[in-house]
Amino acid sequence: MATIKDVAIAAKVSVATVSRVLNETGYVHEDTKTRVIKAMKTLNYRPNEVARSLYHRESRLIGLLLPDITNPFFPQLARGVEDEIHQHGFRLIFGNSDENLEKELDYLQTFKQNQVVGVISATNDPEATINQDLSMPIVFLDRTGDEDEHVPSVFADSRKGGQLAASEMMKRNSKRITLIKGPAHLRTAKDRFNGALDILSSADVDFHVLTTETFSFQEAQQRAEDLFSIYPKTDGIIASNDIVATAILHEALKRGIQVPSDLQLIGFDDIPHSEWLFPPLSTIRQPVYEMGKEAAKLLLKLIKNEYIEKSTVQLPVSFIERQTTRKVDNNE
Amino acid sequence: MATIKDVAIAAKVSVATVSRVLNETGYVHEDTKTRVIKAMKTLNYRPNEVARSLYHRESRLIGLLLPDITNPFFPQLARGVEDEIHQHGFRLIFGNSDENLEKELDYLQTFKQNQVVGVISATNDPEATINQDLSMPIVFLDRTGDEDEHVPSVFADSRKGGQLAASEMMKRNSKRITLIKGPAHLRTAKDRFNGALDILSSADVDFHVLTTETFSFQEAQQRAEDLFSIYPKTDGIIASNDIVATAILHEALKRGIQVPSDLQLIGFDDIPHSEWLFPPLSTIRQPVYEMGKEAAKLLLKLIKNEYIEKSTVQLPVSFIERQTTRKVDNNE
DNA sequence: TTGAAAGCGGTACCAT
DNA sequence: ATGGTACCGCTTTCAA
Repeated sequence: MATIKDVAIAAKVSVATVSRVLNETGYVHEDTKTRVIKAMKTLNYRPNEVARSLYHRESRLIGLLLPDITNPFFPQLARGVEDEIHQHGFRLIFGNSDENLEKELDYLQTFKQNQVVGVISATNDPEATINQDLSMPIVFLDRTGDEDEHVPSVFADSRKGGQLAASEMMKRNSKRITLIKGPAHLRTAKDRFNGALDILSSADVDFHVLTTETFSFQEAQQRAEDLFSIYPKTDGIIASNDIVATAILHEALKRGIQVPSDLQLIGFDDIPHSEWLFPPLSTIRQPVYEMGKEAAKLLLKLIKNEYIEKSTVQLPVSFIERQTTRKVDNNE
Repeated sequence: MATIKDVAIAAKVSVATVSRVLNETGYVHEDTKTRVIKAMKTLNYRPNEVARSLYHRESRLIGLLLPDITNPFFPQLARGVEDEIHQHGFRLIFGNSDENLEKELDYLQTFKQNQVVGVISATNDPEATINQDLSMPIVFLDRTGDEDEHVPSVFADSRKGGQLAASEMMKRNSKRITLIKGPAHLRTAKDRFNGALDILSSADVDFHVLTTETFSFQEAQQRAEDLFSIYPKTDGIIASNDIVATAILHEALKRGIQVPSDLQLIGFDDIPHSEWLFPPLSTIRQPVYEMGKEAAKLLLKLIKNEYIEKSTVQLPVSFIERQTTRKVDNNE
């Protein structure tokens, strides 16, 4: 690979001059500029990013830390981030943490050693991260800590989502509700749950709470089996996310339960496959791709030290009506 | 962040000595070694990877180029790659190319500017990539060019997969087959198709070929609608991948077609959600995660200049019998 | 308008 | 066994 020195020699100028035309800083005569540009072209010169990073003590890399890209929720998030930063000339260095604090810290460390300009992290434990004294901007994605921390973060309105799920369910007249509570350590899961509770506890329905420790299909399927044995009369299930909802739907169909006539089901997230199911899953949508983009935008502002109106951005959720819920009666 | 100089001062030695203990090269007295290590600890020193990269003209980063992480096929691939390289102290710089040659070349360029040690690429156009004179090892993943190129690559045995799909279908007595042909520009899609053709053309069945230009659910759904109108009697469909199969299943169920009794369906890939469907999808499995790992292993060998027995590794596919195919009659 | 040179944080060669 | 120093490729200050 040609270096700046090669260009300088070819153009018969000093490296300083080449650097000047490269960065369009300082004065440089039109003619020499032309010569330099020509030399760069013929040598197919590209500046070495590593050398630049070293000088600036900062690369054009952004660290992205996700629990597990294999979980269908995350690819869209990643894509949103990538699309946004790519436009601004940044690249992604990416890692899976498996929700393992040690791995997270290890990644944060190597991000730092690579002089990333900033990081976007979907971690359960923002505090631990913050206490690392990263000395670089970081924005938390999706899984955020307590509200009052005022740490830069973007997330969806989970509580509203939970409320929405429950009230849409109420509108459609299910009376014996099962509410699935997701993993206790996830803030978003708790919020969804509490949101649903807000509505259910003051509604005229029976309800039953069931907890899953993970968001895995296998566990959810297990729990679904139990559920239909223990509480066969349930006629409305609010799942903690779409994977869990999928497992429940799977089990219900297996048992010949009619969906949505005998059992209504609402998921959460709106991952891509939800609409591919049959019947397609009604769910609470999080604008995942947009969340990724917003996180990237926020980070970019932080990096450029721009004015930030609000460092926590909360995106709205919406009810996606598909076919695991009944049509609502417009005449009531 | 503390630098090597800080450590040197704290330990009252030269930077050369610190470098020696850091890299365990050359002689250094036990006592001074202890002092240096202590200084590193108290300063919480981590070597600057960027400076190292500059000196070595090589970073500890590996470039991963995928068409679109949002396509459910790729996250597992990415995970396989990441898990393997992470073990060896490498990190991933990651990009989506959208099967767009320009974006691909752009990424390759920036990978190079960041002095990655090697790249793993799932591209349709290995030739174009190769012609870039990357001057670094690259292994192609999944979507490879012609066999005889002998370019390092890992992929599954698509042709065998196609044959397997067709013969399993034959075993189960479907007689009016629809064979879906995937995007013409994808080598793997062609191979699957030809594999199925190998079997079908010499079997005692009618068959019908239908082409999709993409692997998108939307397009497949459209085509599925057409299919059931044009060829309502089809009783066995071999799809070009699981997404297409999902769309077909969706449409079949919508029309009240009994699966698998009236219509059997076999997908390709075995992406995670295939087993979440109801009925769960019978499919030809590609060991995707392993493919990612193998690609990483191959690249690592290339990087270390180790002896390579075979630079193209082909992984076996297998038939995953689930419930969109009938149980095969053991008494025949 | 241009060039020389110091410095970014490491590594490794050459002395001592 | 240890230290001095040139160098990796680039940017920027200072002087000319």
